[in-house]
Amino acid sequence: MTENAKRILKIIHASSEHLSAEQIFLRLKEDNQGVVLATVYNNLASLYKQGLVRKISAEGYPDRYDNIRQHDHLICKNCGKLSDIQLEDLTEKLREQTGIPILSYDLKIHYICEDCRNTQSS
Amino acid sequence: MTENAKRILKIIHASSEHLSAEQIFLRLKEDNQGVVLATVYNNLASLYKQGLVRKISAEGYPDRYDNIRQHDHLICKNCGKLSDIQLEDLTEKLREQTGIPILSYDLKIHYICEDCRNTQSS
DNA sequence: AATAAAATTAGAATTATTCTAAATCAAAGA
DNA sequence: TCTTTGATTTAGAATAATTCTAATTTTATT
Repeated sequence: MTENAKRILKIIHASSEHLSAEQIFLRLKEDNQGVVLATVYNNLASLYKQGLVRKISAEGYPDRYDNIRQHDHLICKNCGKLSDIQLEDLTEKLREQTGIPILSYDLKIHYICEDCRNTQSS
Repeated sequence: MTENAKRILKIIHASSEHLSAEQIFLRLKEDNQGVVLATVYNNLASLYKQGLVRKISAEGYPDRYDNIRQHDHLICKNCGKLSDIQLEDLTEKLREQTGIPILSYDLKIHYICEDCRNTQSS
């Protein structure tokens, strides 16, 4: 694992937000002026392939990266804000129910966040 | 609802696959030579905002469109193939568990499909 | 028919991401 | 230590998906 890969992983683990490649790039730059966005994409792709990071894709937003601990997500339909929510792990239940050798799953719950509920904008 | 919107909705309902904007565009063209891709995007955005279609985004693939009947998806980690699976509706359970006024949810199950399991390519 | 509003077109622009080729770096053996 | 080989990174072009803008067309309304 290269220096950059290690740092990127650390950035993802340290953040409670869900960072895009661009945001990770900006943070990585802070202690490695020279890096280039493509390097971040390269490393993220490799970390993802190794199963060391999780990728969250939501319509209308760039992919965001997250740690791999099993947890679910709340996503605001209005502003796109993504937050973590810890629900019971469904993997086994789903395996039984479907009979399919499931690797993992991704549960995204749509709602309208507090902020957007108050600021009745739409 | 305009002619185009109606047709697009019909195309989505008629298809058992999960079509991208591009694919919908190609089908719409069959009986409306003049249409342009932007029109398809416009209409899809409006149908989506009205809650008449569902949008499925998966990393590495263009957004795909689906009918809004509550159902879940299997997605092959290898080839990206998307298929429907009907599991119990969790909306109420999630509302109780979280106390959050949930609009809907999106459960995507990752696995390796038959084809990819046989053709041990990776 | 005249006006207003909405939808569509055409094509440029933007965003996110990937690719290519050259340059650099790192590890391993002579 | 020098050299080779392979992996990583850089720089920047290329691509893919989607959005935007402005002009035009269509549709509905007076």
